[in-house]
Amino acid sequence: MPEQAAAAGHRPAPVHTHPDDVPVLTALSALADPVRMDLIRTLADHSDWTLSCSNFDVSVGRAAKSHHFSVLRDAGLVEQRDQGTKRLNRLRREEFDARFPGLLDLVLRAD
Amino acid sequence: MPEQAAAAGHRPAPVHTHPDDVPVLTALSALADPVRMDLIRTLADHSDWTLSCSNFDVSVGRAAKSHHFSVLRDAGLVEQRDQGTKRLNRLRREEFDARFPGLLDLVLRAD
DNA sequence: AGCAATGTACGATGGGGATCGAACATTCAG
DNA sequence: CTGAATGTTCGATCCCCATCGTACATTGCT
Repeated sequence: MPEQAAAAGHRPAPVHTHPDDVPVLTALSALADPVRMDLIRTLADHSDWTLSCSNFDVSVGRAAKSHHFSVLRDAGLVEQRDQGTKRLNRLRREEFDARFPGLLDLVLRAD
Repeated sequence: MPEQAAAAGHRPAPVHTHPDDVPVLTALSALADPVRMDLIRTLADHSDWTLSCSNFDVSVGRAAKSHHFSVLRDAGLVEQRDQGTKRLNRLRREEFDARFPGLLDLVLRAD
């Protein structure tokens, strides 16, 4: 059994799910949370790749925040890219809109 | 003749919430459930007031089913009317669409 | 090298909600 | 009136998920 230690090097790139592969139930569940709705709205108010995770000012700790971003990735809502020690974010607006027309607008529309 | 209010006759009419008074989070949470999505889809396939609660063939007992209908009422998705011992249902499609455009279509669209 | 910053992974905890069974109320049929 | 059918309500249970604290990994800076 070839025991090779971690072929060290990079930090594991974030795993993404394309909106086309996301069931409706998953999308709705991801959006049906106050913290995640907050993240999505903040994300929509800034340009792509301008916000790292730590820039989001939500009322939970780092661990919970990381979990929420994972849920958003799995729902095809957010794309992430590593840059230095930071992880930059982008709202997958067009792709998600194509899969679930109107859903994102509904969440972003202030009411 | 004015009757004694003591042990009045009727069964309490179901309490409804108009879609206009429903927060987005409530609507999304109501729809983010497999059983309730099933109920909504079945409801959409039948004319108004043609289905009583017992007509819905879901994999849960009566108590849970009653709970789900309560959630759907609170989310402005379903209207109910008593007729005899049965409680007839109607999907509030237009009112809900006016409040949350595209959301219902998204759930009903078979994919 | 050491150190701070950023983010993830893991275990533990708490709360909310989905479910059930049973008891109850209402309505109708006989 | 008796019984069956339909739903609701209540208590109890269970499970998922949001959260936290800590430990750990990676990166960059000095």
